[in-house]
Amino acid sequence: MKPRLYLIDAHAYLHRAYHALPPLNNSRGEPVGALYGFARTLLQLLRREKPELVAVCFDHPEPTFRHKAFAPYKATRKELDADLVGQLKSAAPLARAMGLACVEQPGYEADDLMATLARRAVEEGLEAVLVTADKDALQLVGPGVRVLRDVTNSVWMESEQVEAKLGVPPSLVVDYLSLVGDASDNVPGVKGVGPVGASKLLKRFGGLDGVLAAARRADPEVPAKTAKALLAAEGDIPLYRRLIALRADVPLSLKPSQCAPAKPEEATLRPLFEGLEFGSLLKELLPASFSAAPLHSESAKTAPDWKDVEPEEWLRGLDRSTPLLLSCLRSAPSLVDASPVHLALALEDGRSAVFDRAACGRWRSQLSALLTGGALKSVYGLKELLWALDEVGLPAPAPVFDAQLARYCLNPARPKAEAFAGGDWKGPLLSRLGKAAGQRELSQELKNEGVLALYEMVERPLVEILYEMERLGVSVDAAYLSRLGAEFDSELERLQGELDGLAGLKINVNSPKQLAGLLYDTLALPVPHKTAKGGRSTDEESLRFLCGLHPIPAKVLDYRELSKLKSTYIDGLLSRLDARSGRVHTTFDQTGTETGRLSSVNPNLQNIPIRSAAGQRIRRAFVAPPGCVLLSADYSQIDLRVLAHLCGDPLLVDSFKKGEDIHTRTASEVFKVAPEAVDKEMRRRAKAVNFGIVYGQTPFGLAIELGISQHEAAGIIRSYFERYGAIQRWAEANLEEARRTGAVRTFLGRLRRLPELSAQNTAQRQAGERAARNTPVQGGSADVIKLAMLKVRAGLEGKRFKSRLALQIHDELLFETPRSEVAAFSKWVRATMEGAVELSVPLVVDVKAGANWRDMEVVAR
DNA sequence: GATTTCACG
DNA sequence: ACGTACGTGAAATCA
Repeated sequence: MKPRLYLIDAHAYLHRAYHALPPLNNSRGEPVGALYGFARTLLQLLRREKPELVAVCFDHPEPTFRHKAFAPYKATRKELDADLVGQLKSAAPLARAMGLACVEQPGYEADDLMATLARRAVEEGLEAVLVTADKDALQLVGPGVRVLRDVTNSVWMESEQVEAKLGVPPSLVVDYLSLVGDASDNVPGVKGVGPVGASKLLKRFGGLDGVLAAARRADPEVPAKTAKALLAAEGDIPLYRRLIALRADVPLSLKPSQCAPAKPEEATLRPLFEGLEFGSLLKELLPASFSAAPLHSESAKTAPDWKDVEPEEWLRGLDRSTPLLLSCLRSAPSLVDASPVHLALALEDGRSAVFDRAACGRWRSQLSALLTGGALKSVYGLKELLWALDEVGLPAPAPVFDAQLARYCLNPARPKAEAFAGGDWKGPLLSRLGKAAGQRELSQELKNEGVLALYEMVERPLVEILYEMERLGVSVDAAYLSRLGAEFDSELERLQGELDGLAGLKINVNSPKQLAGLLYDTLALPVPHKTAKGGRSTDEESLRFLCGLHPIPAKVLDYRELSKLKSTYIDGLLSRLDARSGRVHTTFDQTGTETGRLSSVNPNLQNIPIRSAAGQRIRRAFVAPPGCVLLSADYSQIDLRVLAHLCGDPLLVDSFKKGEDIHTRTASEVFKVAPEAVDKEMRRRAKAVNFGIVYGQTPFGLAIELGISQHEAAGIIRSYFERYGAIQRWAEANLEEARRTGAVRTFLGRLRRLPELSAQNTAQRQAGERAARNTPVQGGSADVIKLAMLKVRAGLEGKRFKSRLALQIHDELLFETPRSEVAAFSKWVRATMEGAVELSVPLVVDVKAGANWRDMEVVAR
């Protein structure tokens, strides 16, 4: 891996901080907001990117060659506020105190220094990263040079992204901006030529010189008006190009190798930061926190020593404005029984009180006032608390900090299970109370790790939506399901009898061990493959292989299918049915996956059968209540669309923009035939490749999936990447980034740490590499649908819709919709979901509705 | 409690 | 030489 030189446009970040943040002064009244934002950005960059080399580039106050060449250059910029000017002077000393190399040069702008250093970096075999949101910098993108447009959200620009954004490759960016102009620098450009026209002409004629030549000879592809404007501006164009082109030849003495960040010296750092009153930043900067940054909040923080107080006394001694800790204990969510409920409340000093159901009733008005009063309530697992509070008739708390969600955002890996002391309810109750503590530290850490917005704007507001969904549940036709169960049972008995007859002895087909004994010992069939633990597998794939050799395996497959459906779905669902309402209520686990997806438990309503005919009969049991339909809105090809957005692959992006059948297009590209010539088999193979691509598929895996040779599979994969090269380049860059930072992120900044990328064990490490590839895609899709849920929920009331969100199944939302509003609601929900977020490819949502979850018909567009 | 299998996206 | 497509949850068997 090549070391990277990060080049930072200091003034851009100072300006941004100054204008984006509310005016911030220290206690002596000196403005420090821009410096604070600037320091934060630097710190975030150091933490997130862990750069080997950094240079912070500054504009020099003297006029540059550009001002001399063109008087109006930057003339439209407002005079800088005195408050900002004062801070600019301190920026370089501040960056230096943080251990970073700073550079400026009279007569040049920061951009030119960045161009120069980037060129040198590449010459020395390094990579350069331009940290700036300025369009000018895009001209420098190329081999070894990338732009990091947004540190917080990890927005990277390579050639594909430049082309996607401006419509021209980096080599034409100077020409493009010369034509279009740059308002912020007051470069006028050619009047009457806009972004679309500019990119079209430049690509057609290979560059601005070509375009001008075409205009001169009145080429029919240049509209007459445009040609006239071009010729009128022809004399000025060389000037515009000089203004926009960055100079990569600034005489600088700084070498990339001199840019390694130094460990900040406490002696310099402390007085400077204390003067600015950046206490929190100082703490983060001091050496210890620079190392691999383990999550101190994970391990440290022993639970406070609780001082248990009687409810009455506790309530009496309360200051109503101080933050509270809150926890609950309650058996599994159920609308049936009045399970025991205990609430624990505490102050941060450890004074705590426990309220049982009776005490909750007795102190209802005091507790209600506390819950809805302005003080912050910290909890560990808000959704469960909402259930408990509702059960004892107390209102939902606000404002709430959920430490469980915060921790999940910081590290979605499953926390190690911990044993509770003692078997009673008090241990867990107080243990959770302890986990709710540390709001300040967790908030700071959310900010440091760039996941504060994810927490505040996505995960935290989602809690109430999931709670509503759990409460609503979905209606299940129990009588139908029971009949189906009886039918499956008699069929299972019949199959069991046939198997006994064929085998000549009785075995328990549900026992893989007994079945393996029958197949591989008694019948002496060959063993198709082994289980993970080295045993002889009897899984579906093995049985399919054995079908040609003996009649038993096929019967076992039939038996297995029905047995699975009966036990997991028919019996499983019936046992979880709320007898009074006839509905089942799942629990959504918002912290249960490492990718950002939800999971669904007790029962799992995210894996209701659909693929087999027998499975569809199960799905038929999910019904709409009278007067309603079930309405399903699902994203089409969400994973591939997210991938297209991430890698910007021109072919993939093009297919989605044109609304093509993606698998047919892929088949046409990979097998090099016209789309009309793609047959079923080609499309099937292309579909498998498209699926596999997101997972880091190997020729081995594809060969098995398609039942072809590994050699053939390797050929298909090679051909795929020849056509879709940007995907491969993205995957490589993504992996490199993952190795460097030990983590991957989705486009919303969702984080997944992948320590296994540095595992010694090859298999473990490779599994980590596939997870690194898959997570930005799967997690990105999870981001999309979560955003959609927020927008849909927010819109339901304002639009007066009575539809209710019941389930989320990763790329699908299932609603209960009154028949009267099906047409209007489906139209609205489609638009809302398709507009959940703007990616570089369109999102497409299909809407279906029907009386049950099986018999659904497309709702017309 | 580990193992195997299989339901879904 | 080794393993070999991502992410989940539930049920049954067996030690």
